[in-house]
Amino acid sequence: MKVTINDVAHHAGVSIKTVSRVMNNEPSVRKDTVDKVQAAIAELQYQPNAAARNLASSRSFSIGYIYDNPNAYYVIDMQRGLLDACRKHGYELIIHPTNAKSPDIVQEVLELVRQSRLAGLVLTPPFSEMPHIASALETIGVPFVRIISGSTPSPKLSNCVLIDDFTAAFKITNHLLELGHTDIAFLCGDEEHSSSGERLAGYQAALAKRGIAANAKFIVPGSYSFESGVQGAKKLMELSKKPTAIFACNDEIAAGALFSARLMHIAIPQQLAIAGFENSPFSRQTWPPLTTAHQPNVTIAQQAAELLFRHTKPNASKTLSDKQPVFIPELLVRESTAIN
Amino acid sequence: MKVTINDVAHHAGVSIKTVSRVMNNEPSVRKDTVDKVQAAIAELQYQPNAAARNLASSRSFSIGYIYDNPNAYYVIDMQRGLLDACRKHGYELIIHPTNAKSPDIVQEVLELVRQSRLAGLVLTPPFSEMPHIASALETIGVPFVRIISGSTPSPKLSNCVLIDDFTAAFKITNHLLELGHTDIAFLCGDEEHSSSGERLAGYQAALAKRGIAANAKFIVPGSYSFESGVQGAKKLMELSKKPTAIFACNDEIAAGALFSARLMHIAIPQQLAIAGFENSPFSRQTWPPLTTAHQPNVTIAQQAAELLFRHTKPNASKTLSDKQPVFIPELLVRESTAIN
DNA sequence: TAAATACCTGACAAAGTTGTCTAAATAGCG
DNA sequence: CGCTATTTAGACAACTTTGTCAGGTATTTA
Repeated sequence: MKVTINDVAHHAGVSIKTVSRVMNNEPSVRKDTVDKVQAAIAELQYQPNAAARNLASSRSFSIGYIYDNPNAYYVIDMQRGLLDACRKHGYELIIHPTNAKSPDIVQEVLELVRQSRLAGLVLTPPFSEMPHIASALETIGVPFVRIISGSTPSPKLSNCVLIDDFTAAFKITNHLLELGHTDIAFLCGDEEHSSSGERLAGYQAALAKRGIAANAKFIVPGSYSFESGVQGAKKLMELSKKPTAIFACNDEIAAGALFSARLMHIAIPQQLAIAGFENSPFSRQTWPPLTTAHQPNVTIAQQAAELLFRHTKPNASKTLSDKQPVFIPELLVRESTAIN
Repeated sequence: MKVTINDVAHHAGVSIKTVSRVMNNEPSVRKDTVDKVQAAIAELQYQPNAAARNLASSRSFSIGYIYDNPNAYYVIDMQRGLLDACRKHGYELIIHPTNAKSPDIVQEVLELVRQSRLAGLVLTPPFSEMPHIASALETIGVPFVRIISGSTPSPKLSNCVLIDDFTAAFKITNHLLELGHTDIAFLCGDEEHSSSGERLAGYQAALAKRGIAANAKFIVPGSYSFESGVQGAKKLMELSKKPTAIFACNDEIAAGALFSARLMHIAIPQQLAIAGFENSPFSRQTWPPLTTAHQPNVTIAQQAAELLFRHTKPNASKTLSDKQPVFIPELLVRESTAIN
């Protein structure tokens, strides 16, 4: 029933320690010995005992994913990608939803690392953008990977997966401009998420390139929530000079704006074009469906985990290029911005 | 830095084993000894080493949650509830999204249990309704808790948390009847989910009680997806005799029906009332917001985990009543079924 | 007060793996 | 062919906790 390393060693005609060496990709094992051992492992369907491994080596085989994101679709996609990578490498994923605004969040994270003896962490916004969390993790020497907004890899961001929100936002704004809109408003996400700032910058850059003067009233602060979209659109449509298009910082805000427009009996897209960001499932389920930018979250998460494992596994092959992945979300045009 | 059981024992002036006994709620420890040990544990902030515990006791401190549900909000809520309970009891949660229709799903589940050495499992539909999974788990002796549709506790369902879909569906249908509707259609969810059948039965019972003859064309088979709602509503509105109200098996289907109605330029709720089920966040974000039944998923998940821990922990206090929890989702009236 | 009983505690081995250190095998070189 | 240098393999302790069982300490009863 239960196959131990002993059985494998016996079966392969080597010592326990040699099997252990093979398991951990340690050097100094002859090629044919490795083959012999791997054959035995396969034949006996040996599963190493994680607890014993943890105990003896005092390293663990789980990574943590800390998040505070009201967007369930985003979280599920991230989990999916992380789990894919974990399964591939024989790790386990410890999920930890929590409140980023909690005053002792750093303490909580350190506690989690200690308690669950994590080999590493994956951080998404807002955690990936909190310098005190990064420095605390560096202090205790736990590897971590951050998923953040950015377009240019740099040594300082060596443990980051970058998402080029700027370029994607530029493209969306450009799409609206090409439809003939010039009065384009922007509904911001949470200020503490740099993605919101990056997207705003992309929007502004696109306008500037066309020589359109910025209208401060068209930039509405808010948060990544449906409710924020509802309020933001309401505010915009009460202006004496109304925008003809709204670019919302994510799909949820866009859906809120859409909702708000319905309340005010504004026809979409005839009277007002609305674009979102993220391509979350409900961007397809609003009426009309939302133009948005597709963010491949599952793939992003996979890459993040792979990057983490490179730091985590001492003997992993370093052949994979260490260059930072940069993802540029793609424009997806749907009916909410059709030509009017 | 690292506090071991040894330090605690020393600090409390007892043997290592006694500390262990206290940790595990074992009997035969005098009250004041317990207090002494607990004081020492608290003072030193001792964190037991999970790996060593697993190894020595060959039991583990993680439970698994297996799911295959496209509804991200549902999954996130379940995770939240399970995690709450896990944190409280010092367990870890291993999430395992997978494909319920995979031919060797039983094998996969058993593999997961073995690999991650799970102390127990929580199953939601469709897994909770697959008899071969339950029997496989019983065979290998792993405790598990199922969240299923049902209204009457019974010894056979001793490890179940019940959700009374029948009664909730009855209430929703009744609400539509009270608004004056008599031509009420029903959009089914997946056939293999018993919740769909229960909700259908509740709908039928409510109609029958009013003496309204069932119209077979008003019952549309489908699945728990937005797309299914789109198709189902289309089919219904193409009938020569159209319904004036639609009760969809969940919010996602209802949102699809709403979408479909928009396509066909049908005013909601004036020409057609639509009700959903579940109170997922987007039932508030459609236009108009959906009448639905609120299912307290976080609480349900917590209870499920608590039930599981009662089977998992050998020395836990059995004082808690062992009666099965039954949840009846509550009617939530919103604009999609306002009086016309 | 002594004996019997119940209750409580501790010494030691055990769990399955890895780290360390030493011994053996092999290769290279003269 | 023999010696050294280097690579490879194995013996044994270590990691931290729990299970077993023997022994010790209260408590009760005669």
